[in-house]
Amino acid sequence: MKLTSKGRYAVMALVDLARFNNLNPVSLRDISLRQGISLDYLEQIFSKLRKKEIVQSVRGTQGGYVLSKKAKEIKLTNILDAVDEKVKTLQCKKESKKGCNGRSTKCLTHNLWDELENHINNFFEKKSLDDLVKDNTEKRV
Amino acid sequence: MKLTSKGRYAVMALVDLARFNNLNPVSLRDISLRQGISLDYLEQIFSKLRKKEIVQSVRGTQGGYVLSKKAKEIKLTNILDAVDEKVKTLQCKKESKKGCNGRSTKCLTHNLWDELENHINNFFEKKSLDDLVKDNTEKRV
DNA sequence: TATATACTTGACTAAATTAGTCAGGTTTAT
DNA sequence: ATAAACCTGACTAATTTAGTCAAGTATATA
Ligand code: FES
Ligand code: FES
Repeated sequence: MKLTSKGRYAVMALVDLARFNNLNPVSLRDISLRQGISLDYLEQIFSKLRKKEIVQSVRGTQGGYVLSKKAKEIKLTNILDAVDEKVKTLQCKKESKKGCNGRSTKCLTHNLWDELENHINNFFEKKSLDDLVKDNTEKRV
Repeated sequence: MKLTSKGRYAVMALVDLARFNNLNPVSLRDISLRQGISLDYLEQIFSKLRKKEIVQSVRGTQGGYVLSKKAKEIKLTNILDAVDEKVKTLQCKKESKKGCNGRSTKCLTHNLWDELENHINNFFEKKSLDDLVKDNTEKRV
């Protein structure tokens, strides 16, 4: 059970972006340098974030990205969803009435993993980008 | 973020085993047939469970496996740990004072992922094998 | 208007991980 | 003796991850 670097980087980059957001667009190059993430990889990630309307792009010199909404309105769920970092604890399709391996009934652990999935998603629903920015600025005071 | 089938099968197999445990040793062949898990794969899994003293083996004809402790005393944590299904949300080494990619400070998301890891592990600490067996027998009443 | 900065897109790939299989044992009840 | 069942280690195909690479387009500014 591990987090992939795509999800990790997406959040990291957005926290970085959110801290500088009110001034000017933030270029991926800056984020790349500050956070030590490959520029090419960041481009892939931001392309997805843009499609899900979490960020907006500003092209040309002095361009970059800005948040599409207020940091308080962007939940961790939204970010992870945008980059396809899904929580998948069930083996079966949740909606289907069939079990794990195409069997006719749900397996002995189905309910357990379903509960776990909810438990994790609750965590992601509660955390906003704003919370994360604050977590990191408080320490500097 | 997904669960591997090794972890999934380990729990599934142990719930199956626990249900028949009081009578005789349960053979992997039976578990394999009932749960639809490859016998060879089960053997790998039970070898690990045995090394961590979650099950005991009984060799020879009519042999099989029995639980080493009471189902109430076996937590999900113990099972997942035994088969190396670890929760890993942090990129850095938790103990180290260095950050993600060997940097000198912890990254912007370190605390977040640390919190998440605890959140998930709490879930695993609370659930015992006994809970899972009961979840599945209640329904039959 | 030339140029440098920065976003945009899509294809490609090396490395790691997963989810098993396979072959050859050993032990023991009947 | 034999069959059931555990035991061990090596091997592999498929998938996923974590990027790289190449070839653009848009725009501020000197
Ligand atoms: S996880 Fe849904 S049936 Fe097994
Ligand atoms: S996760 Fe620990 S420093 Fe980034």
